Amino acid sequence: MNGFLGEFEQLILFAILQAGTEAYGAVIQREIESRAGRSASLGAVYTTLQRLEDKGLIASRVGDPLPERGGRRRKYYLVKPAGVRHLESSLAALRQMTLGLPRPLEAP
Amino acid sequence: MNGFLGEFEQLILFAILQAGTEAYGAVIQREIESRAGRSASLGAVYTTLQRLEDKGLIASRVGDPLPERGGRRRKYYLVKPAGVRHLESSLAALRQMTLGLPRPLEAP
DNA sequence: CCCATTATCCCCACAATGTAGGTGTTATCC
DNA sequence: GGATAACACCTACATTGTGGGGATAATGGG
Repeated sequence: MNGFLGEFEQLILFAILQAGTEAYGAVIQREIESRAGRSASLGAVYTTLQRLEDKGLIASRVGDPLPERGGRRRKYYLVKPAGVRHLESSLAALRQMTLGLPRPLEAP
Repeated sequence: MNGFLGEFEQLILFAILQAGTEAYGAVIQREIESRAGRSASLGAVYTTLQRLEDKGLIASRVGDPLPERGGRRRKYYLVKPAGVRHLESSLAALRQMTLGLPRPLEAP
């Protein structure tokens, strides 16, 4: 209960930012898999989204039905200012931790 | 059981690298607190060191008794090549995740 | 209509990590 | 040899990570 985010939580936040206005489950998953090159099951993604929303770091809205085949309505996410601040301070900490280390290990 | 490291585990690895040849418990703790600006209890540090060693990412050796007041012998840690690789790929993933985001959020 | 099909979202149970307080060890000094 | 000091470690519980399977809501065809 200290306010720091886990690794996967951060990935989700970045994925939402990258996805822009189209950030719903499957897109977030794809964003993580293609960029970070690591697999992420949908279940894991949704669970983490829920937790982030509980913490007030992201918000969501359900979209309108689509003109496509069918299916449940999409739920779109966005990162709230508090979420952005978390990411910023996490990156700042990382920069400090890597400051001065040999090249491939230095962050900034 | 997938090979990815947690947030705190990464901090510990970076702290060991920063501490160089003087990386033992208290120094690692100080490195994290001063650089990342976050508190870390010694208990948490040692537990995580143990787990990292179990995974083969770090190695340790116990030092000789010191000429100082007294106390148990220090245990010095170093990051093994596998540990460095983990950090590198973790940073690479982060760069991809932040690519193109507005300034304070991009991790070049 | 009703039902098969599709696209999503969500629940749950268990594994891995994070965390700190308390306890053990080994040394020096008097 | 007992007080004191500097460390390491243990243990128990909280938080995060993960994926399989199930629930929901929409569409179109028969």
